[in-house]
Amino acid sequence: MAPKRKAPANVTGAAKSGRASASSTPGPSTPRDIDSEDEPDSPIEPAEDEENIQKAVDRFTLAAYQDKTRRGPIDSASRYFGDNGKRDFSYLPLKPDYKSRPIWIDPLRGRIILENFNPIAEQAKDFLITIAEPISRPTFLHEYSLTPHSLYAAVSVGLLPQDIVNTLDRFSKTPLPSSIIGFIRSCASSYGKVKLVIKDTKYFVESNDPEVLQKLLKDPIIGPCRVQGTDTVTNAPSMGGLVIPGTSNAAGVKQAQLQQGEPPENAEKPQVENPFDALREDDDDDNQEAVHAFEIPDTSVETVQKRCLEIQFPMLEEYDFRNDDRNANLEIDLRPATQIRSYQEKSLSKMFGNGRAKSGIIVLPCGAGKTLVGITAACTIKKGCIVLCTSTMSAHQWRQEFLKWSNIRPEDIAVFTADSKSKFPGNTGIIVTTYPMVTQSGKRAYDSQKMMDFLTGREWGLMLLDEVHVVPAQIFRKVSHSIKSHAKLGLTATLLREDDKIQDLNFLIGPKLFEANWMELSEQGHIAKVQCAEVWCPMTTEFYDEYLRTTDRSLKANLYVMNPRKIQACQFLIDYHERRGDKIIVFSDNVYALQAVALALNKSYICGATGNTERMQILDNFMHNPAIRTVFLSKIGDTSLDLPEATCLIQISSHYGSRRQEAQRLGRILRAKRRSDEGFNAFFYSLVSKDTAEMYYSTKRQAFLVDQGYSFKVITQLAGMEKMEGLAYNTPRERRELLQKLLVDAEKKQSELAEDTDDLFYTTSKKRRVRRTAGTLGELSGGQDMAYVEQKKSMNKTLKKKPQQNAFFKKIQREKQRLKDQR
DNA sequence: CAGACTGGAA
DNA sequence: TATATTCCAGTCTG
Repeated sequence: MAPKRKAPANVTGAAKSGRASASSTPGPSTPRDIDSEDEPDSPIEPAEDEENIQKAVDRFTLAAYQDKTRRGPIDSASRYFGDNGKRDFSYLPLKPDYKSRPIWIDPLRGRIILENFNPIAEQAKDFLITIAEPISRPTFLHEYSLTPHSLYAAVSVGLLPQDIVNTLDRFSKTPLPSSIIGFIRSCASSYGKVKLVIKDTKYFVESNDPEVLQKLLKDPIIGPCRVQGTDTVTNAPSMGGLVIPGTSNAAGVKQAQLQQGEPPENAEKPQVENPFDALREDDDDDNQEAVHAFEIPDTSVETVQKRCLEIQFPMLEEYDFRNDDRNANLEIDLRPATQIRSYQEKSLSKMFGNGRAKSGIIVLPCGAGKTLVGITAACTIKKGCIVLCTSTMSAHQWRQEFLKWSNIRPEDIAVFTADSKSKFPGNTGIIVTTYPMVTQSGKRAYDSQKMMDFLTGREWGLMLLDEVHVVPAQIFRKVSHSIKSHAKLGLTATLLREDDKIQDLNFLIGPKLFEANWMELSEQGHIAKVQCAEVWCPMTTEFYDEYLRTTDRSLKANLYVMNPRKIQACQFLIDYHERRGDKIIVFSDNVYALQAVALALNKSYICGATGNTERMQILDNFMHNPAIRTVFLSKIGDTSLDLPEATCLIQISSHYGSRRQEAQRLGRILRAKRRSDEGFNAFFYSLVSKDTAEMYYSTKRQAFLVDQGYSFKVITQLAGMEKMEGLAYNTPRERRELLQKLLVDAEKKQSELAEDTDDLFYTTSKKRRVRRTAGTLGELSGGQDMAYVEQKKSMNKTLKKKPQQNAFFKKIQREKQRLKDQR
């Protein structure tokens, strides 16, 4: 899997081009003839947006490239090529009919650029998604990457290397570079030769080809990992057809099929080929061949897998579950009424594309039904299954979902968390647990340890990893091997981390099998349509002076987060959307600002320190009380809370350049209940203080969403804001007082810190204490400003005393009670 | 069983 | 560019 593009990379595509002009980003425009007569290297005038885009597109045509290079190496576009012109491909000859072909291929990096406005772009997309990974998909140009794993995936659904080469060549504007042909051939030949299999809870490296195995054993890293005297030779099993449940008409098979061998001119009638035909032939071969294997210990699995990838023999984990009679079958099926959506089908057909279960990762946006994909996979495999999630909350949710979508018996699915340690009664079943629970090192509660022994001591058919992007974290990565499962399926909405560990998922779990295009899903109405906007708020002079003056980072941060103009913009937007009938979430990473702004605007807020009962009161009011339309959340809201009511989101402070956070927050409103209403739009605002570090981070943060095809409008002026009544901090005096408060508080924190470092021995414990108590609002306001102390008790406390617990919580409570009674 | 403490993620 | 802060889950304790 190729790494996600690093955040600061220049943002390609037309979506961002409106940014500099501070006007709104234009919508899609009708593609015109790309070979326009315009002088290609004339400087782009800030003219009509549509024209701008057209010119931007023109600049990327090969004709434009060639014009430029003829005039000499130095021109206005050279910097786009990078690497000292190594990425200037104007030397590639064009096919005569290149205009009707939609793609270019970078012969050096295997990057494929697709003209999304080309008439046959749709066909090309279907093909590209099968053989390559999507990197960036803004409105006009899409970027894909050919990787070893993506090619293997293509081969395993029955495409032959020659088919791939031919089809690519058909779509390409230039003759296919020989480097690419070579790459495809070499991948196809060395891939799928080595497999990692589990037998009797032990790991084996397996291959049909004894020579390959010998090669591995001679490797200085892999060789020593072999457990001596464990080499085996067996016969390979055979296989037949497979149908994924919940799909209409064996759609899993249909989806894996590709149009082949058709020139683009008459591609309306794609030639259909059943990938299973090819596979069955393979199988006959398998039966005549012996399978050779040697054992490796659990602890070496990661090392060996990593090494194999490096030496071009990626170890694949494929589970031939239908021929596994060692492990008991689990009685589970989707409920008959359940119909899965086309993209869910598509992703599953990639997993089961060759009749076996391939390990890998499926990327679907929040609210697009990741859970159902996981459940369907479990129903297909019908073996013992372990589900890992990030919090106990979602562990219980997973169980509920399983009961809702499948006919599994309630006693066969157990939750393993700190306060629920039951097992299933039969000899197979499903266990739902959390990552911390299975990675806990050191001392453990007695029954937790027993449970762990149970989990590690048996074979699982399928391991479902929810929020799989957390797995590469140092502590979590070992779960993937300590618990032995034949197949692993990772699910996530955002396959992103700001470090480079994300690539490790390739050998920890498997390759990325499928990534949905957010824009496509929202066009089809599966997730809400979202308008994204970035609101630029100027700093007030007093705040900006102080911002430039101070060296205290946290004060600096407080200054730009609490910029009065920003608070006003926030107030204005809340007011505007409350009138429209939206339910609004305001996110602030900075708890200090969260509390202060929530109080200033008289809204309720939830952060980590908020007690559980108070939390539920607030959430319940937000969901059911029409008078409460706005709630402020700290980053607790990024993951743990599910608020389907919300339709508008305002972000006033965020965690540096975390693209994941941005995407996750946007995801909060994708499942909006009203999404299918005609013309419904959800809103996502990001408030940014102008001329501060926030601007830099904000661009970084948006990179992922831009890759997904979202465009951010830039708003510099909120119409009618000045006229709004009761605007907070509207007088210079109020603003000065706010500034004073910030300064006093920062100083206070400084002196506390200094005090702390005085006594070396108690530093840590004291710091913790300070951390817990500091930041409450009594201190924050310093007590001088009575208005704040007064308001402190306002919204959070005035909500209804007796919360009407929501049904889900009640269910969990009852569940807990029941378990206790049993014991 | 509430609350302190710990360790680890982002 | 590395850090600081927030949050979570688990275990121990009175």
